[in-house]
Amino acid sequence: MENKVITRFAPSPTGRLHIGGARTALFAWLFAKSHQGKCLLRIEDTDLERSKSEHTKAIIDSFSWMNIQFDDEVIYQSKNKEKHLSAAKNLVKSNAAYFCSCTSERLKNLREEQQKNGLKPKYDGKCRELDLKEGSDTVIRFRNPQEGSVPFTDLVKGVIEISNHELDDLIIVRSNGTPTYNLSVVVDDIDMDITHVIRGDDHINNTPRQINIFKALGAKEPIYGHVPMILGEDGKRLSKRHGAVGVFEYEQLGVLPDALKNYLVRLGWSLGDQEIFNHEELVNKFKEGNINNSPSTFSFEKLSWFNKEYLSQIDSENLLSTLSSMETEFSQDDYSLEVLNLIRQRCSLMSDFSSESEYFFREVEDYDPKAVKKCINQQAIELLSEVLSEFESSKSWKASDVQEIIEKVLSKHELGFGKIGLPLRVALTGSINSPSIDRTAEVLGQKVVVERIQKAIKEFS
RNA sequence: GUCCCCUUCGUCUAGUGGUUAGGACACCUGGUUUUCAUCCAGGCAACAGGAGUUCGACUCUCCUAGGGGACGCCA
Repeated sequence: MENKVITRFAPSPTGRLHIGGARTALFAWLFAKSHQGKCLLRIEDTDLERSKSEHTKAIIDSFSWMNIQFDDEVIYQSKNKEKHLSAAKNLVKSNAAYFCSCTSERLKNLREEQQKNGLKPKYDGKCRELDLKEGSDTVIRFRNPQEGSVPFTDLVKGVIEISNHELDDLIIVRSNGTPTYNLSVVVDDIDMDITHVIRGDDHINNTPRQINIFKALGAKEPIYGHVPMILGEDGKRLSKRHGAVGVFEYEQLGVLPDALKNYLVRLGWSLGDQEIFNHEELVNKFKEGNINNSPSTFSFEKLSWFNKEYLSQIDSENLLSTLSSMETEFSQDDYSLEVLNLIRQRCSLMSDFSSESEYFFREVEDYDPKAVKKCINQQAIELLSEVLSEFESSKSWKASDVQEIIEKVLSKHELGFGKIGLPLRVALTGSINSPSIDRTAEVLGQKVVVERIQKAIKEFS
């Protein structure tokens, strides 16, 4: 009980759940689960300007879509404001923090001056020893140690040691009386008994500051694990201009939750040569694997491949039922099931089912010009007419019957299959890419096939 | 500018002093197939560069270069 692992994911609700955030959360969650621990969700909603409750909802929805359940109830950081403030007061009392009356204006000038001189912008400690009292526009600053360094052993990066000279006295309570991020995080992590902080490596620089606050508060700091960022295909940090970056967008595109999860986890984590890990395997084996310490590039191609793999594992009945619950032409009947079985190996995204099945549910309106140019000529039209009359009079309509008829006409003219197969495919589907023509014709049905050939002949004559 | 992190095929990665540097995606070739897709077989392709340490470096150390990140009264 004492040494139970507790991790947390702490997004700020300023937008939908981002792929990068989702992966960090996944790592934190899997880390906890593979150690039989807990993972908590803390919404960092203290930026009242940008935080929106609808975003909180969207974030939680994305996680439940991915089958990630956080433990206990969701914690809202804004509700802990009093705790943060009282921690700040204690710090002032113990002389680990002090009031500061420097204006934003002065700070801004100071920063510019330092930058100009090639220095790292830092607070110069003007009020550090002034022993000021609380005033109407004073802030509280943390009295960061000026000597020594802060070493910590990162779970993924190894030993990192940062000199206190690099750190300055950061503001922990604003002049309007609200606590700032670095204070809130520490107080909440203590409050929630967090044992391991798994977060993006853009937080590495905050870590030594936070460790100093932990110490000043008399608490033991958690173990940290900083996971590298995800980059876009151009090697820059993944952002909006790289296209789809939200979990919700992938859901819309028809990516399966397990596929997205598997892809995201493998992006930066590995266990030997294995690629496919189902949910249970991840939960059981995550801690045996290795988190990479360099940033990785997002690849839609590979995600697509994962999706295809997961798609192929779903049986047709289940697939049909999810498909018919989506905005597609599929419904829960035999015809849809046959269509599905005919086209499923041609699809890697759920959205592919619509485009691949179009001609099964709707009339062929447009013929692919390239296909027409390649396959339709006078001879093709004559052959189509011949096949048409055989089709019309056929008593039975199985794929084998269609096959037989085509071959009969073919052998009469001593021609190869393509002479009829291709034009027929164009007539029935509008293009030359489709499943085998006999099965396609069978599923389409005799009546539809006859009508489409008639229409095509009229169109091309 | 300062500090921090990172660097194996195009991409995701395995590798922890001695390997023909392995797998996956993508790509290419061949086979199966009435087209495409699927499937099967094969192929191309990498240790950023330079110094050390060592009998021996992809593996350890340092430097350089490149990439990413952080430097807010945002989180």
